[in-house]
Amino acid sequence: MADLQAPRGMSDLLPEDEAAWRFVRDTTERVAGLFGYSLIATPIVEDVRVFARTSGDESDIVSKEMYVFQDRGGGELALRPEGTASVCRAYLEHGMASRPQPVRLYYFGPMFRYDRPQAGRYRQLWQLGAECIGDPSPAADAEVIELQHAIFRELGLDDLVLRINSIGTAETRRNYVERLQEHFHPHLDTLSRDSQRRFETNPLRILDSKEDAAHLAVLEAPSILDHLSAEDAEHFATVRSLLDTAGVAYEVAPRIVRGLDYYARTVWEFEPPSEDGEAGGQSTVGAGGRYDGLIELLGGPPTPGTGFATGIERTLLNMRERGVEAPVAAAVDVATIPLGEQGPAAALRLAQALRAAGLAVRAGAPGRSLRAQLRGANASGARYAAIVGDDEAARGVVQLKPLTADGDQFEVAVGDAAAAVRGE
RNA sequence: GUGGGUGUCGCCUAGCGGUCAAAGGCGCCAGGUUGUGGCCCUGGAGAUCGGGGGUUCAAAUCCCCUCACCCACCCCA
Repeated sequence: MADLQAPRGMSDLLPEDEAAWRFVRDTTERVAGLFGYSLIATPIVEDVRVFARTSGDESDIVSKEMYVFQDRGGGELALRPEGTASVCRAYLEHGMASRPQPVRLYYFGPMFRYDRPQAGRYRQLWQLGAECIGDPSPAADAEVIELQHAIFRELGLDDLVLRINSIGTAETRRNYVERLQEHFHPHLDTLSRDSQRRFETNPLRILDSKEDAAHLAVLEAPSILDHLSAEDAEHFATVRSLLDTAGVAYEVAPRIVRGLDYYARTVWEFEPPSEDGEAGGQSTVGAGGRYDGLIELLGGPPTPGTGFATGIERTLLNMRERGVEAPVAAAVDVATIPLGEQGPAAALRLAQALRAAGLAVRAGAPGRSLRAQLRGANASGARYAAIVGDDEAARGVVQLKPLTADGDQFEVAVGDAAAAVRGE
């Protein structure tokens, strides 16, 4: 065991993982493009206030999960714990309100949360996400949900369960929380310790408590859906009907709440079908919601927005469980095998010429035996070995040996090598 | 932050107080007559048994501490 390791809860992305990651990234780009979304990349660090003001000082993310540090200029920076606040900051900073609305953006990158690592939970986690900013209509919610759903589908995860809810606006939520507290107050001493704590900090959380899931008071708790304003209810109904039209299946789940304060109205989650999931309690693969007040919290004008984030490690985990195969990366076309005194220089020039012709070339290691180099070339999966020794160098030719297909080794002039490899 | 499990070469594993100055498989390196791969054969390198302390005549094997990883809670993607 090396004495230096990757930081706790963070891991290396190795060459053998590359195919699956590339599949997820390419699929995200492709599908987001089909929906008219453009890539945005923000810094992985931000002024702490970007998150403190938007997620809520009381939220777990801000109060205990953020990596915060002073930079040399004395400013307080934070490693981004999530993507939405940063994207909204960029929207404001670059005056995107003066572009055609809504502005549709997607992103792909690492987030950081100082949490205790666990199955499907890491301190550096990767997320892909999309934001649709500037459209208050239910159509925008339905669109981002459909986008998230389409990405999952294209990745072979068409059995994830979509659960949606409306948590109303801040005012309706405040009223509902009071109603909830009234409801739970008489049962306080029979609820779990965690729920007693939640009663003070975030009563909504009692509803999706694991410990108290079977508690009568939880089962009989008033539903937030009965406390929505007329506008909230209509918004939610329209979102549902649009999803029906789009053929996106969902369950209405009045219990789901989201961890961040800025959500309003529509919220949703994608989960694996098996309730007591494989990834333990960390089963949510993706989630999202509407955040109409967020940009105001950042100091901008009232601006509606809605979006989602998908956990890439959890997506990969689910793909692996379902045996989804990512397309394998193409192996190199040619492995050069330099021999003797003049071979290495000739092989170098050959590699340049082949690459200029668009062929992928793996350079051989001069000094190793022909046998050793052929073994290496074979293991690399290269289609051809290109043997260049003193004799070939002197005559301006190369021996091409098919490695993956049947056929005998043959000699071609260096200038004809690319065409020969292409099978012309 | 709380609880439980695990920690032997790059990977997987054997060993569970003395014959272990640690064994095997995979992988890696080199050979198997002069410049020819995949299979096979032979050889080689590579581990102070996570780290520290203790018990003992003797510890990879027992005890304590610590670190890391895994799992669960909290919370979240």
